[in-house]
Order: sequence, then C-alpha cells, then structure tokens
Amino acid sequence: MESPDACSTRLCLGLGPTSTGQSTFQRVAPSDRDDADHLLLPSLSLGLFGEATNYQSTASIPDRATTDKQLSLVESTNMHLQREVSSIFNNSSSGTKRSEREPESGALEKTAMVSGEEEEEEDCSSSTPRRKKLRLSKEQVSILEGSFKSHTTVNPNQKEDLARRLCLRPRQVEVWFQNRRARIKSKQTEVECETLKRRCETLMEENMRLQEQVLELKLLSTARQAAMMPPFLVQIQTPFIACPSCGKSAESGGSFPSTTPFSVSTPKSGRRLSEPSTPH
DNA sequence: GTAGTCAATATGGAAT
DNA sequence: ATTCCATATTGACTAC
Repeated sequence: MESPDACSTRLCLGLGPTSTGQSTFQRVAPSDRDDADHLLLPSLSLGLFGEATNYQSTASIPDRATTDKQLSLVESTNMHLQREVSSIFNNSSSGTKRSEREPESGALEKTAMVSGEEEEEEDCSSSTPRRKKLRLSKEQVSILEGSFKSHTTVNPNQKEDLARRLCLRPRQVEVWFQNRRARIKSKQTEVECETLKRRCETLMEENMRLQEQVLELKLLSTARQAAMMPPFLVQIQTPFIACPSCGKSAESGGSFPSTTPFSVSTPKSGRRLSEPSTPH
C-alpha cells in the first residue's frame, strides 16, 4: 500500500502469507528459483476457479516439430516394441513397490522415444549411462489426459491398467500424474495471481477515489463551519428528520438512504428546508 | 545461447 | 514400515 492512510476508508486488500504459512508459488523460471521463496500468495481467496479451468489450459500438448506420416509409422512400430519390453518387465515386477523408484536401466528408459531419438544407439561402453529424454507418444498422452480428466489421481489398479495399455511402467504412469497435477497447480496459481493483482489495483483505485471524497467533504464541512451561516443551520448537532406528510420523526443517520425525500429541519423550528417529492 | 517444456529423480510429510 | 502425494530440482530436448 502506498499510503499509510489507505485503510481509513476501510477498503483494504491484505497481501500476506497463506494461512498455512506456506508459499504456494511455483518457480516461474529457473533463474527465479532463489527468489521464489519469499513470494507469498495474497491471503485473499476469491474462489474463481472451477474444475473447468483445471485441465483445458494445459491440455494441448506441444506439437512435435513435424508430425508427419513417418512419425506415426515409427510410433506404431515403437509401440509394438514397447509392448514386448513392457510385458517382459511386467512379468518380472510385482506391483507398485518402493523399489520401483530406483533408477531404471538405460534400456527401459527408451520405451517411448520419439522418432529419431529411438534410432540413437545407446553408448554401451559408457560406464555412466546418461539419462535420455523420454517423450510419451501422442497416443499415450491422449489416453493419459483422458484418464486424468475423469480422475486426477490413480489407484494401483488404474495405474497397472494404464501401464499395460500404454506399454509403460506403472511408475511412469504415476510420475506422469504427479507432474500433471503439478502443472495444473502451477497454471492455476499463475492465473490466480494475475486475478488478485487486477483486483488489488481496482481496490487501490477505489480507495484513492474514496479518500479524495472524504477529504473534499471534510474541507466542505470546515468551510461551512467557518462561514457565517444562519444560526438555525449552523447549530444543527443532530438533525431532526421528519416525515413531510405525517410529521413523525426518524432516527438521524438511520435506515433510509441519503436520497431520502425527508427534509432536514431544526428541532426548534421544525421548519422544512425543502419540499419533499413523495411522502412515505 | 537461452528460455521453456517435460519426464525423471529426490525428498519430506501425512496417512495407514 | 510402507505407501502416496506434493514439491523442488535435474537433465534432455526444442524453439526462438
């Protein structure tokens, strides 16, 4: 907030840590990693995001450079090979165990290489096999996305099932879902942050405007008191507000709005200052 | 060269 | 103790 008086009109937007005290910002860019920790989510929750925003923003998978016919041909061949490899693996593995997380052999890392990559020969002579970039095929991603839309987490059965269908390891399915949830959260946070920023700006403007109004009114009030006004107007402390038709009084500062047709008159004289347009 | 993306890995906390 | 999940980070890759 720019001015310490900014809250005098009770239009304040608090920006601070979340109730959990945990920063929910994801890193935006690698260069921002070190700075991200002190960024805190504004404490105002607007609840603008429904399920619909969850998936669509990130649902489009970046297109591979040239998705030509060759690619699909290679992919189908690749899928066939993957099935073989996967079936061998599945036969030797027993479900989702902790041991799954251990680094896999280089051969299995190649399960879903895109065209070109899969033709690269693994350097077997190298004692430290470098991690190869694995890309899930369009078909695999599509199926995973479809599954994700119906449930954002997978139980062991679903995981096994998907792994079988996609010729992946269950661990890969699990990781995909984890990363997918992280991506959604990151996107959501980004959108949320933008919305809050805009809301904050709007409230700041409104706050400033109201402060100006308050100032104007104060000046006006001071000017009136300073001026030599007729005693019956100057001495009004608690205006006596009367219904023009029946003459009954109403509480000053009461329930009717400032645009009320009631007139304000002095308690002593009871004289109307203006004629009402409509009685109540 | 570099920023961005994404699969994979590491780690810690919660739940069982 | 084990499993699951969130989160941070790494490393390969792509697009510009």
